[in-house]
Amino acid sequence: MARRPQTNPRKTASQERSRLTVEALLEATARVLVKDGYDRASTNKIAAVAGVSIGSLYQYFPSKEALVAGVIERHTRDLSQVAQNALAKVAARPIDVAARELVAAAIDAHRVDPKLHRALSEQVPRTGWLRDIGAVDRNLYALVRGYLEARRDEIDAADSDMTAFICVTAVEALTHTAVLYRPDMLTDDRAARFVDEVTRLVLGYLQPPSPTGRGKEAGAVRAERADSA
Amino acid sequence: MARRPQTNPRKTASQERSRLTVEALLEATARVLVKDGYDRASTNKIAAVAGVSIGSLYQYFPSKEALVAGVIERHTRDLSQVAQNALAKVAARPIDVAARELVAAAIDAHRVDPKLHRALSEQVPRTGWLRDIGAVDRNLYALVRGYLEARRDEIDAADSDMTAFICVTAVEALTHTAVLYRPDMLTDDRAARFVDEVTRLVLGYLQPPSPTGRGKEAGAVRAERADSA
Amino acid sequence: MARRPQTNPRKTASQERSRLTVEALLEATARVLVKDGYDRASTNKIAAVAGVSIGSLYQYFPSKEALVAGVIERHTRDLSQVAQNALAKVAARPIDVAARELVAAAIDAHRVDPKLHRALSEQVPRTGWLRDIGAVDRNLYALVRGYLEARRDEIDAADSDMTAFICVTAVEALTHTAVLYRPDMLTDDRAARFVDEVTRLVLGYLQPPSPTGRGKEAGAVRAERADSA
Amino acid sequence: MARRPQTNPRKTASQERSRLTVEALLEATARVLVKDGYDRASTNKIAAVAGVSIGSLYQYFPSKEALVAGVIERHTRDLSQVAQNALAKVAARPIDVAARELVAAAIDAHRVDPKLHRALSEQVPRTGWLRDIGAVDRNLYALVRGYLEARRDEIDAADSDMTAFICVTAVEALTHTAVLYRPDMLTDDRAARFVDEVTRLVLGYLQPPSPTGRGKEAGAVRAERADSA
DNA sequence: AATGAATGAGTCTTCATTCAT
DNA sequence: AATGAATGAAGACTCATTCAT
Repeated sequence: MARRPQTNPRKTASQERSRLTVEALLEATARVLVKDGYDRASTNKIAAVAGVSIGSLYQYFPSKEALVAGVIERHTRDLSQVAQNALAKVAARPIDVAARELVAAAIDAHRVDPKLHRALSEQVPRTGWLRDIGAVDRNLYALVRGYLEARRDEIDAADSDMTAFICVTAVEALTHTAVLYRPDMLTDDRAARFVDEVTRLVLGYLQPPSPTGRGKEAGAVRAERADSA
Repeated sequence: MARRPQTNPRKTASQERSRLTVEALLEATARVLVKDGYDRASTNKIAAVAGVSIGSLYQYFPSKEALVAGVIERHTRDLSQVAQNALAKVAARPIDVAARELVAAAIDAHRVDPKLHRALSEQVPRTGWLRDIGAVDRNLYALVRGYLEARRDEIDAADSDMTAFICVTAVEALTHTAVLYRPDMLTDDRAARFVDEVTRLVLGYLQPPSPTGRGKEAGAVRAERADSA
Repeated sequence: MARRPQTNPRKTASQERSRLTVEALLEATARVLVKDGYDRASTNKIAAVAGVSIGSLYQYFPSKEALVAGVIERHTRDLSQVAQNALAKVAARPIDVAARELVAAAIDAHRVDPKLHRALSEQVPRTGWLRDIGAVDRNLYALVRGYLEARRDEIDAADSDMTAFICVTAVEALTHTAVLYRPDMLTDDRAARFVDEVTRLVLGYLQPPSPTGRGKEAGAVRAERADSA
Repeated sequence: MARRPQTNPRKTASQERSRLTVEALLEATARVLVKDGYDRASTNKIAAVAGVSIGSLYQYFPSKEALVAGVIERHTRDLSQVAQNALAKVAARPIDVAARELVAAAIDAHRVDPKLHRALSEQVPRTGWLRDIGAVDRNLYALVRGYLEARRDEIDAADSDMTAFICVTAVEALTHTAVLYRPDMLTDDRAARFVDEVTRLVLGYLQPPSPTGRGKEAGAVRAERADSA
């Protein structure tokens, strides 16, 4: 056991070296993106910041877009993690508790690396490689939808797909916007209220007021609206 | 009448010509933006599409960003118009009616020029000149906030700023996302439900269930709605 | 008539400027090609030699290949000119005179700009844009073939296409090779002999020896060869 | 016998291995040259195709040019072989027979690996290491010249150097061009004629019509050819 | 002897912008 | 006021080659 020859380590060494290079490049990309924005983030600059030659950069990433895609993926994974953890933690709790927890988690998620998040969301064009962002959300939709369907008796979600879409999109947009553009909503004295309100938004939607007579409302209005166009 | 010198008409003519050139340039920018995306939209191409020399382009717009800013402004004005019209129309109506109208209006607004809207929202980096997008919303916040405060007795909006933020942001995000990325939410057979649900989201938030009966709900809406056409 | 406004001249001026730029670029390309070879001929270097900005270069030529194609075309036109002139001059002369004249012309043609010719033939890869070289020859084939067919009674050209191919290809190759690689064939004391010999090669082929009994030879040999494989 | 140290065998083994590596690299170079062309044939790609590391490649070949030179040499040797074989076979035969055989052999030679031949002749720049192509021909010149001088009485070759040059160059160019660019000259129904014509070209040149009768012409060829199979 | 990660000079090319006409 | 030729900084990317392991 003790005498294991160095063969393995050697191979590992080069693999490790590669991994480090990739890591350094992603990190540098994120940093440059934050500092200079997407347009001004040149591959040469990224390589320089990563302390890696431009050639090495292209050995691991075929294009600038691939580099950014890598950063997005990583960032996305981080965000997802926060959300998924929260979801897992409250999976068994009643909705009102769960909702509040999740709203708070959403805010936390958006605070993982707000500067990067901002750069990514404000500057990266959704083109080519980069079109397919939103993977996070798509993942969340599924999870939330599952959650909703599991509580079909408690929750009014005739069209669970749409319900999930509405909850996820609304909460995402609210926390995203608040964290990035309305820090005044999240000052110490207002943050709790913000969470309260958003939670209320969601719960008011998922748990409509009167247990009886529901369903007619919307239908009726819809019917009447039909001929108002 | 006869003696009016040509100065004025002539001047007017050239002013008119200028206006047309500006218009042609904005239109061309919009078209090129849609067709080629922000990055590939070169000023030379825009000038060519506008049927104007590159020199003239720079006579009217000092930079590419100014051009795009112009397009954004115009597009934003168009969207706002739709929203404001709707808001004006329902200013005096009860919230439930108003909410529904406004949600519908938000969808309409996002359908004004969806391709341009998409190009603008997906590709234009929020940098420099272009940072200041969201002017629409800021305007709407104010309007909606005013509306909410005007009905302080009906509506639970202790922090009307936050309440307006939540309503506007949520509706905006939902309609934006649905129109651009989830057309399946707006097919003929689901669109009405979508409006219902979003309306319910907003109303459930603005009209929290009073511990006792909640007067105006089902019947009222139905009744009042009757003459909205 | 006398008072024609300057409108035209001005326009011409800019057109003239363009033409000069193009000319300068082609000339520079040729020079750089000769001096550095195709591989080392960078567009930047060409632009510099032409005294033109790299941007202007790309305004007129979309790629390095286009530039080289332009040079080839020009060179080819020059060569063709020489050959065509010679051909025109001897169109009415008897074959033996004509042949000698044309062989001499072929040598002259290859001496138009031997260094460029060498660079072009030795270094330019026949790829992409540049595949279609040989336009000269194709043109010549047609001409020569026409000439042969016009003298069908004098000349043995059952398959005039093939006969033309053989004459043109052989003469082209011989003069090309001699000029570029065997200058010792064209020294003052040997040049005349070289022309004689090549002329004899062609004439011996076009005017087979015995007026009678021809035709059988080839056929007979061919027949016998058939079963030798 | 038993005590022979492993040094020798081992060395041999490794020598063998080296030879195989070299072989694999040359083969890979040829393949990549054919597939991607000279410019796009990168040493890394060649190494990959050869199943050898880039480091090893440079252990055997100091540069890309060396690699290509190796391929050229090999290809050239193959071609030469065909020509030399043919020449050897007909060394003792009369010219008319010999000529025909050699022309046929030239075509065969050009068909050894036409794709590689094409890539080599169309794309490889004659620069540096690669200038020295044509070694084949130089070899052939000597051989043919020897042949001619050996038959000085039969053949009119006052300047045997020039005569050899003309014959070799013409036949080479004709077969090369026909194989690569005029396959229509070599279809089943035209190939025999093509060989006939080229043979006639050469013979008409080497055996100028003697002022009086020209003995051996038609009949002789037929007769002597009979036993050439 | 092999490996393959790393290098970086150098290439082609684009495009916002200027300015002489 | 219009024109469009000219500009050139800057960027993405390739590839022959080296060298530590």
